[in-house]
Amino acid sequence: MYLHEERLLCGDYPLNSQPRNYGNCPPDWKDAVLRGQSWNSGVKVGCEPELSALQVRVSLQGRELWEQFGDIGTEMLITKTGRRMFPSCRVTVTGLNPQAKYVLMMDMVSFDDDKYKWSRDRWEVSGMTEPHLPNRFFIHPDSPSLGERWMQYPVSFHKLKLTNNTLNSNGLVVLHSMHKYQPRLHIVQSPDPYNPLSGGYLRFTFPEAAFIAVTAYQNSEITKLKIDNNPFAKGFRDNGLNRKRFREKEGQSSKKLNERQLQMELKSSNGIVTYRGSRPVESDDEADVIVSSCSSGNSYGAAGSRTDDITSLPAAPNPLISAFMNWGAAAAALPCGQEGWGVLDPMTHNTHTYNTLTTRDYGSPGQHNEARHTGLSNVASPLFLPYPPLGQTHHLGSVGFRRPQAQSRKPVGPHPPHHQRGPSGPAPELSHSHTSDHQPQQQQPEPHQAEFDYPLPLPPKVSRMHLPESALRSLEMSSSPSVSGSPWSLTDMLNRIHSSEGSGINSVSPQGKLLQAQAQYERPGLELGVNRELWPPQPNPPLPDHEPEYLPLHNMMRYHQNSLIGSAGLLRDSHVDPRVPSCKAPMLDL
DNA sequence: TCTCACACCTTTGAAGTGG
DNA sequence: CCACTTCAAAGGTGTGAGA
Repeated sequence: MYLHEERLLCGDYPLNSQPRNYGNCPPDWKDAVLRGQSWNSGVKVGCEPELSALQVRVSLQGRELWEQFGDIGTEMLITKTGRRMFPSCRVTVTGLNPQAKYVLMMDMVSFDDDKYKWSRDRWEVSGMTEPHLPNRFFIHPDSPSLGERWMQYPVSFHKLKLTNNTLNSNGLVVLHSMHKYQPRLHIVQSPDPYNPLSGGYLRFTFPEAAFIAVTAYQNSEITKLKIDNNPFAKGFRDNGLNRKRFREKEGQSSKKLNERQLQMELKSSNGIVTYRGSRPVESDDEADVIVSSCSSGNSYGAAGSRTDDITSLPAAPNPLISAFMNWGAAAAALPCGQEGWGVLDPMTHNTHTYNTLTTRDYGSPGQHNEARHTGLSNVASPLFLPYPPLGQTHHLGSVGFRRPQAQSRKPVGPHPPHHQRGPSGPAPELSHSHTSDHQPQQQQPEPHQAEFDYPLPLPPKVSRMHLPESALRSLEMSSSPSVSGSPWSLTDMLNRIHSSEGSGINSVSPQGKLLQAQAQYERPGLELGVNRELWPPQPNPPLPDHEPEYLPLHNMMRYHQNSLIGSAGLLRDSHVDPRVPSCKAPMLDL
């Protein structure tokens, strides 16, 4: 799903440079595309699940920020207790049945079969991947909700946490360090006993959001980018000059410097020394002033005194400063100031906007032709352009990640201007499940973006008591599945969710009560044979679904179970997950 | 490569206040 | 009762030392 592919298919359709759309089409769209025909969802007949007939599209929000990270090589910190992603995944969804209930969840899938290592200034392949971990889903706390609700606001997965602790049971997504992953969104229609067409299943992967999981940041540019954009890391901006630790160090060194300077001055000026009162200046304040001027020369750069001419300065003890210095002339040539960033944080801005290709020009449900084209191209483009499989890009030994839609993007150099961004302009995330975790900050609108954006109302705040306690308990059940034990399948979750719907569940408690489950249907090409053709099976196959896949729920379950048979050899019933009646509950993060 | 304690920061919600 | 402000706790950050 790259832009050039879209162009091939779309002709001259103007493309929104903002979030990409991940259109979904019924299973027959690929045939139509291969025949060079226009796909027409209106001709669908038969008893296929409802979801298959919908032109569901998903757009990743904050694409510019993702691109900035992707250009450098996104890294996501994983910790034992779990670490949020930044940027987090936020998507807009269109094309759902407003009155049907859906569960949205996200997991991480391997980007390729390699393990990486950071070598000096680039990522290099370092052997084969470790055994794949069973998938863990992060179910959006608002699940299940009506399609209407999912489409009303961007859906944020900012609460998703990554961990390397395989024993965790707190609703975290487990990843291997030094492995590359990409987020994958699942849209599951809640089974409705009165609607035989319900229960479809779609999934969308976001290759541009691929990242390498790390336990400590390797690339200082990534660190810088995160600091500049993540409001929680605000304390590290200005090269950390406003941090106490730094100030203390600076204070000590400044005193020494001050003393030395005083001695120098005493020597050179025959005893003419600046005195405050009756003694030489030694107060911290005054020392700071002195050090600021000195530190500029020493590349410490006190706040407000940073100079662009840093290339000739000695190495700074702070790695960030070092990184800063290493930019050299390229960095110095970049525009300064917030205006120079170009931007406003897309994350922030998109929070209130609905800048999807779909809604503006191509995808509204009533605009079938254009929507069809766009959707078709979005989905089908990978079929035509033999871009290297996802896992191949790194074989070139490149540092960065492949850049989808590279043609459409304004060039972002290796040292994008955001490095010089000021302290303002973080990238808050929007939580629509309840009060925003990262409250959007008021920023001036981004001119070029405004052209594409449609304003969306701010999502309502959801009370903590939105989910009745009784409903929670019904979900919770007695025992929780252990990681080592039988994992929870999607079936389990859906059964549980479905059964709980009768209890009036509209959303899971915002207190981080997360349904969590594990599934192991990682085999590619379940429904889409074309995928198999394009990506032959691999030892540990990367996810083939760069485009959305439609999976009737029962098929998915069967597939899921089949995939388990090989390893566990326990599953026989193709319709009933034998683990369901075990009364194990999905993991709840209480 | 990984873990942990730390300082710094934002977010969140309760409590207080005034109209 | 509502809107607004204040305050403290919770929790998200990267850092840096040490294993």
